[in-house]
Amino acid sequence: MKNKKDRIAVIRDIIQSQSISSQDELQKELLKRGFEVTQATLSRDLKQMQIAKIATREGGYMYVMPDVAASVKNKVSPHFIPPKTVAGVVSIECSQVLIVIRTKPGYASSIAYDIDMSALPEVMGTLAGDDTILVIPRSGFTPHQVAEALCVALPKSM
Amino acid sequence: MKNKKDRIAVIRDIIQSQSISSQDELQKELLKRGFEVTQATLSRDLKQMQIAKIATREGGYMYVMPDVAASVKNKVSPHFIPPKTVAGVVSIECSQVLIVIRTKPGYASSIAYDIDMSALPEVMGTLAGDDTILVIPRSGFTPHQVAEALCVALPKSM
DNA sequence: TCAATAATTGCATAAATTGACAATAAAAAT
DNA sequence: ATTTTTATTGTCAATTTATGCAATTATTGA
Repeated sequence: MKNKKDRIAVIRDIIQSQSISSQDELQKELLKRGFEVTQATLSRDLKQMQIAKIATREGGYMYVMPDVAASVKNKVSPHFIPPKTVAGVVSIECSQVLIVIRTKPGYASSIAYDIDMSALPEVMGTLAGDDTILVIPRSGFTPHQVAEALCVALPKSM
Repeated sequence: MKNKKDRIAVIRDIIQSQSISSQDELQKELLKRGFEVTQATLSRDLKQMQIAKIATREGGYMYVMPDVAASVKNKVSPHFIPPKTVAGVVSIECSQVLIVIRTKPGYASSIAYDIDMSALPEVMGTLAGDDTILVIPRSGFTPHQVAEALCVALPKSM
């Protein structure tokens, strides 16, 4: 028996350092490092390690460590200006608790709708006035993370 | 086309309130609640919502929200499930600070009115959009306490 | 040491998930 | 209103993942 402990550690390294999208892919990476195991064993390893498969924003999937699954691993400055390509959005700003999006007059509710439909895990809900949207982060996410997610998601919805 | 937005909200509720181990199982739960979709659609929904499948301590698997994937230890969910008996209410969810109630389109302001009229000591105020209500807890009450109070109070107001 | 027990793994296959494609529904444009 | 475009969904095939079982390897205890 090779050594399961070592393999587990290497799997953790691989998962954390690169984007692995399937167990077959992980198997190949392990082979490069001298670990020869079947997909079935990896299924069991991943289960034991509580590693999860999650969708990426790029449209694929990747395995993540459970403590990493939360973070979309982004850093944003306190005040964040969205790409100009998002029609109607004037600015995005976040406080300690909430995010406020300023829009052109009349745009708020339609943009809020787009945000709702994109079903971001970071967003618990939105409230729109005429030119202002209040975005409430889901617990576990900071306003910064939410703002970042919005900046990525919004252009796609247009 | 039945409302995808509602389905997304309900999926989140189901995932957070009970242990779902496969998409087929989720499909059955949705059917109970009146949503008739195929498993393939759920695969797409879960992908969009970035919901992950992770091993449980009990030896099985369950789906988790990305922010919950972090704290597998925490058996207690910060979220709350509304009684299905309240017409117009799709879901209730609370963050560290606030409560968001999701309603059918157009129902938000009338339900918010009911909440205001019930004059709960737990509720400082409400803000309603078209299908979303923001509830602000009075100081001294946790969002979870407020959510519980709402679940009791709402059915009475009808 | 040596038998008994437990853990690990591969193989084969079942189960679950994803993707390609077509059909339909909604939205936007004319 | 009609056409065009986009989004959503179902069907079914392909891919991916999980598991029962047997074989093998390690571990325990006398």
